[in-house]
Amino acid sequence: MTHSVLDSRKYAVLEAIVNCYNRTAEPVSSQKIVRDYDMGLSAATLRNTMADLEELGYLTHPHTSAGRVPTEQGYRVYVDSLMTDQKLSRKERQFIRDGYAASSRDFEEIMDQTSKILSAISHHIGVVLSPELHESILRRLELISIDSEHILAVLLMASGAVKNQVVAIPKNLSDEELYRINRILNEKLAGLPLKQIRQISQNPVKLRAVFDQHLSDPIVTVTRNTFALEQETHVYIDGTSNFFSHPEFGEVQKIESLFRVLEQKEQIADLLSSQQEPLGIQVLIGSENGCEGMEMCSIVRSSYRVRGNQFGTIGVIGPTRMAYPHIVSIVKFTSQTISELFEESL
Amino acid sequence: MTHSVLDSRKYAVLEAIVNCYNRTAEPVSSQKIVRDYDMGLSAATLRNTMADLEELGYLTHPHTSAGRVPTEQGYRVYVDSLMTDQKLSRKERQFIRDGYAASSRDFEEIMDQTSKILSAISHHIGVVLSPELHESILRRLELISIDSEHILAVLLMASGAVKNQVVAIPKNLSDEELYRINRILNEKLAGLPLKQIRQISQNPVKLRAVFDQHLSDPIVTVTRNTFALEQETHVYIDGTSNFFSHPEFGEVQKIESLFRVLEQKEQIADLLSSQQEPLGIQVLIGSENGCEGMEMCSIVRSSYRVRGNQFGTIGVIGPTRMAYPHIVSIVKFTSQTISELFEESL
DNA sequence: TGTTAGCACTCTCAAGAATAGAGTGCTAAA
DNA sequence: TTTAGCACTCTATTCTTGAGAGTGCTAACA
Repeated sequence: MTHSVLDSRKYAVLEAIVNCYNRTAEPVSSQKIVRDYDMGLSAATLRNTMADLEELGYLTHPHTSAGRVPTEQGYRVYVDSLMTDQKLSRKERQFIRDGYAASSRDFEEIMDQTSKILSAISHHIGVVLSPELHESILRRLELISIDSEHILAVLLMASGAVKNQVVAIPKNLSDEELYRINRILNEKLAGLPLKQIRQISQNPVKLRAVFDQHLSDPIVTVTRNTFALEQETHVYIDGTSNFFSHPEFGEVQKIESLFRVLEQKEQIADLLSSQQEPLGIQVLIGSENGCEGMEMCSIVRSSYRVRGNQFGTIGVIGPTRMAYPHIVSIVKFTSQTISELFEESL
Repeated sequence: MTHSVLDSRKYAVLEAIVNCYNRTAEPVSSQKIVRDYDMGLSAATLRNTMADLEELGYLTHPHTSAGRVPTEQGYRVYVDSLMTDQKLSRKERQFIRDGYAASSRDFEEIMDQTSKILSAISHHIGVVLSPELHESILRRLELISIDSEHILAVLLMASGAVKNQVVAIPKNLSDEELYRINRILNEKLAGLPLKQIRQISQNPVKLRAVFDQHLSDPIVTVTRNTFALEQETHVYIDGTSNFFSHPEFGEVQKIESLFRVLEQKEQIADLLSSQQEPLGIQVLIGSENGCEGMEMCSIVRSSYRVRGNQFGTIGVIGPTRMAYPHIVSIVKFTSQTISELFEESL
């Protein structure tokens, strides 16, 4: 633990500076701390401590005669050891619950609504990743005839998610035959994760094992084409324009690089899901996210659980200078709420 | 026709200025025109003509000693009477077709892909509105049981669009009963527009007329709940970050107001669809769009046709200073392509 | 030994002044 | 009717200056 180098005064000063900087977005001077925080120390002493903290890498100087600003390392210490849990106000909790009360039971709508709630309450960007389709468990499958060569396959997942897929079928498959195939597929495949179904569909041995005497050419074709799904996670983003209100994004180029990244949904998906452990809340500070163009942003993320023991991810993306305790509470409470929502119904 | 005030020289000068301004994004001086365009006139003469055009309202001055810039009215004349049709290059047409070749037959994916194609080839914002759900004709309906109190209704439209809807049902509806209801609903309602179905579902007299001796309480409930759809148009947007490359959006506030609008999908939907006549291409210049925060933007839009004689809208949103002939060709060709795509298959 | 007052020093930021350059409008001549 | 010439205006850039903020250091103090 490198932090043990810090005595309690250094901790206190670092905390004060982070707090103050988060409020004002201005470098914090020794004077400012004397005025705003009652630490019983003079400005000169604070300057000494600040110089020490700078040497340790927790603060920087924009220039000689400016106050101090926390570094990413400084924020890391703050987030890991200094900040205290902050409860959401009754109003805020109500706001989140009301947000869900308004939305229907539709899976996509819940996802979308979640991103809106997150951004509205955090004043940052709200992001939601749906659970990996591959990990989803198939609850039920319905095949609907479109024309002589295509059907619409409706995959209803245990999570409540629905995936529509247009599928090519052998010509001249009768309605009765299609109905029969539908019934058999449900019988044999419902309850399995899509990933496994896909493996089965591509392996003749497994196909025979699963379908046994029901196996037929049409069944093989339909199964293959239906479950040839690409790995897929939907990304719901809201509140991007909130970034305009932060003074650190006063120049166009800074905000440009960010927005270019945000338009790459796959990249955002990777960003949110990489190294996410189930049910933990996690804070990525500044360049820790490893994403070019987002060095000035921090991410607070958490997984949520849907039925079928599957996990998706929600998160808030904001400037490095964000109110971590508050945002952490928001993300935590929202992920709980959404998990419960999926637990109780749907 | 107010344009008849303009003699051919004025037309030529206006056109030259619009062209030049579109290239450089700088106010155009009389000198510049002498150098770049061979008009056989001196700078002084051009200055006189430019002064006339300014008095007529087609040009402005940012300040005394700056060149001229076209006004919205000037652009209007240019778009209506001056610009000539410009064919897309073979490469560009190929690019658009290839874009669709890659995407699947999935309705939503085609919509999404269209917005991507539009933005990629225009270097502006590509927008696609799906056809109004209310106008859509129901091709087929499938009811899938979720739990004892809910079913998933899958509405397959004639256009190929699919709408999933979680529907509350009376408790203890047996699978056989549900299947029977499903069959009857298809029999009686397939082929009708959703709007009409909704009217039927809310009117006891019509309900009786349609269902006749099949009418039952569960049928009424399921029909009502299934078709209690809200008016709904999906909006697909891509290429928003293209706006950063335009010099006229060098300051944050200008781009901010634009992005705040773009996040309001409903507003974009209204914007694109208001006063759109079927199959015509239309150019809205600057404040003509009547949308606060988008005064600096022009819109080129066109409707496209899907099966069932329904219309959606595609469009490109860019700065007022855009290459109108080129963008018009892009929108025109893309709307044709997408209409054909829906015609031939799906 | 840790803390503090005082002071010189550095750097930024805003305002003002000076200058160059671009482009116009007007006038008078062709 | 067109054009050359010229005075005038406005912008954009550069430089200077001064005020202000905040630090680091030193020396005194508890």
